[in-house]
Amino acid sequence: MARILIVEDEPNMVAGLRDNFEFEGYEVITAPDGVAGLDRALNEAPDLVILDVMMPRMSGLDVCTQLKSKRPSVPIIMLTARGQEVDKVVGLELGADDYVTKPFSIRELLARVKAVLRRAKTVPKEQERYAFGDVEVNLRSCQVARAGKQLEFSAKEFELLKYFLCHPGETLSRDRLLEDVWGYDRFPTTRTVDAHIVRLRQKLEPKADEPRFILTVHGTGYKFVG
Amino acid sequence: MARILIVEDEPNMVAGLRDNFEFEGYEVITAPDGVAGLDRALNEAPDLVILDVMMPRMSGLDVCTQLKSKRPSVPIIMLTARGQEVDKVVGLELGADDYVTKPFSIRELLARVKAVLRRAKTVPKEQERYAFGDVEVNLRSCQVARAGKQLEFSAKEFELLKYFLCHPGETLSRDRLLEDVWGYDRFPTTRTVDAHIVRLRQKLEPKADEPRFILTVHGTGYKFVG
DNA sequence: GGGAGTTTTTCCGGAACCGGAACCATTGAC
DNA sequence: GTCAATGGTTCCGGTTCCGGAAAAACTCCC
Repeated sequence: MARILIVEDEPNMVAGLRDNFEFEGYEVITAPDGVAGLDRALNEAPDLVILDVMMPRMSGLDVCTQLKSKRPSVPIIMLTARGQEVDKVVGLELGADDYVTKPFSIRELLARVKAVLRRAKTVPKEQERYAFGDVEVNLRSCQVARAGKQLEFSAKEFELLKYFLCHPGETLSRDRLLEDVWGYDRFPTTRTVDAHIVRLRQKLEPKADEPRFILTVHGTGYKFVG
Repeated sequence: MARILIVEDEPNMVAGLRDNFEFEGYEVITAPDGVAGLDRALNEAPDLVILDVMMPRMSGLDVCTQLKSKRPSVPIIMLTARGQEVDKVVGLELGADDYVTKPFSIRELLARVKAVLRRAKTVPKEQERYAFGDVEVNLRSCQVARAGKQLEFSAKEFELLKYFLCHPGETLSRDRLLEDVWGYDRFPTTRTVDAHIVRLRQKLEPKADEPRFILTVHGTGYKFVG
């Protein structure tokens, strides 16, 4: 069964969560603050991390950022106190996979853990480096170079490129890109995808008006060919 | 387009949802309570059901349970009032595909409906690949290759090919193809189907004038043989 | 609260595609 | 073999869809 790391400073909460998750058959490891949490997350390969936002030494948000930059594939669920609306949003943008607002029912948390683990499992293992044409991409360090020269990419642009790299040859509809790249809780409407495609092409294609890598599939969507 | 059943007791809400969904091109049917909703869901084959949790006569949760036991593949989106945390979880555990908390933006609901429908429509793993002659087809990624070389297909062409692949050996009339692939309800017969058949043959048949895979059934229609 | 950078939306010209008609080829009944 | 009906092919106009730029909205950071 899956191993879950709980990073939380309040002992009662930790004990309650441990009981419930172990009862459900999970293996539980814990850490009382952000620094220790990050350490265990990096060294003990948990399948999922539950992260309190408010903690001594290092906030959950910082842990989230650093963990995601080093282990992008580890799913994270954030715990936030009610009213910290801002934190929720920030958390998701920092790469958390879901968040739960205190006070929460343990059943809700269990359900979300289950859902996040299910989603994580279906994501194909991504490799770290890609290359096509004179472009090199490093997914871990989030760097893109063209003919040896570093390019600047915004977060969204990079996410989109990454999705293309991980699904080469597949025709991807705008709806699918919106759902998988933009995510579950945001709903841009119109030609947002196209606008980002334009910018990717301008940066990556030898001739932006004659794309070789990011191709249009008329009436359907786009497709990347390496 | 898809047919959506809205089960909701508040008339204003129903009217608003109907307007929006019809504007988006969906066919809408409605039911004012759980009992009627379950009945219509079972007898009128909706592609998706939107289900309010709180309703007279039979709660949305009960409808969900019973519907899923009889039609496991029908996607369900639950509408819950804010604060009904428990209901959310129960709903997901009962088999609902998604839930939306009132008050919600219509854009969010539309986006989730679209996403759920898209996921429901994706072909199962074991049926995503087909091969005949030297042609290979991947329904999921919309790829067609002949002798290892990728071919370009327009959206309609691919839809038509897909329909043939899913009905091998069956003789398909033009009317049926028009209705199922094009979505027409059109009585004046056109030669539209023929024109597309021509293009499929040009791309897929070894000798376009001597078809081996997409055969003409004189006086009736066409038939695909793998 | 202001400013820079990013993301989303709007708009329009141009390209691709589709539907339908026209015309030629083939089939099958007699 | 003839002829009527059906199917194959080509072409064009209308429509939809996409690319690109630029403006508007939103964030983030100071």
